[in-house]
Amino acid sequence: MELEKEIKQAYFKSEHHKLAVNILYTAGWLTYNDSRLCRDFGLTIQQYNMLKILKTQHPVPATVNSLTEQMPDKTSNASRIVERLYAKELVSRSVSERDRRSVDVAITGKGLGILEQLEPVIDRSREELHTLSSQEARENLLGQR
Amino acid sequence: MELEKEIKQAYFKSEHHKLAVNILYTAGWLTYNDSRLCRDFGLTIQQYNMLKILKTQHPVPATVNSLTEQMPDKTSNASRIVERLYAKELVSRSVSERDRRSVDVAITGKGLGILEQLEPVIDRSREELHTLSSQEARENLLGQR
DNA sequence: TTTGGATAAATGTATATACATATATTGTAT
DNA sequence: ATACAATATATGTATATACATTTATCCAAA
Repeated sequence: MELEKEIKQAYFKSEHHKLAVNILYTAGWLTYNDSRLCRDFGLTIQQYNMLKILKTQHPVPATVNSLTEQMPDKTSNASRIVERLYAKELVSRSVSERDRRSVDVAITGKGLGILEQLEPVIDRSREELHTLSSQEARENLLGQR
Repeated sequence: MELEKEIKQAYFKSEHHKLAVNILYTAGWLTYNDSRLCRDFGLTIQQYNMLKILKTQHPVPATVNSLTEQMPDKTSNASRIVERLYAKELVSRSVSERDRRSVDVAITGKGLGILEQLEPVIDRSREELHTLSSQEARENLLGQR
């Protein structure tokens, strides 16, 4: 991988500093890649993440609160993401019977259909991201050598 | 490090998949941390990054274009970030003499003053982020073991 | 039972990303 | 010299983050 060459910084104040720059750079690359793949299906990464959570527990609905807890980024605003998925008919939304403050959210057939196409694409891209062997992937950070 | 425990995913489809999740998680943690530190000085991470670039070449001004190229995230909208830094009087902004399409941006004394306080805080946090030795930092990804 | 605190979700604001488009200026080819 | 492509920046839109606040509902203590 030529990732490290791309990082403009010529020297690093410490190994920890170098590691941080490397992680942030690699994560940015992964995120950019994922967002392009999601985009082909009219989704954002966060919408994709939420759909995956809902698929895991399908057909049991999740509350907005539980979605917030399970989202990779805890501070993401789940209710607005639900709103957008609902607009695309990828999730259903209804006030909970047992607690009328809560909203039950479930993935729809349409949502499952999109995941069925998109998930393999994302997974495949994970493998194609670099040419490290599995062993190297486990032990090393991209470009960190 | 107990980072890996925090990752909700129980199993991973491959080592590459696990690596990707780990990098994204760690980067999220770093970003969150940095943003809190910047916030204490009324800055965002992107504003901090731009100020650092401007400091490097101070007192030579940078065009918005060159800032875009040097920013860690290339697609960030440099002119709007310049605008906000300008509003806080941390940079100066003037149409370039030699090319009236370009805008020369330079860090002000006030901007340098903030960096003088903030940079050591960020750098120190890099070291405190985890308890890996420098050797481990070079060879391993946080929580990846 | 009523009151008050806790909780769930929604909403508001500032900033940022990602991308498309607009505007002004420069340079180049005819 | 003029027209047109290229360039530099700015602006517009949808979505997201980060955080504060609001609203509705639930629960528990007086």
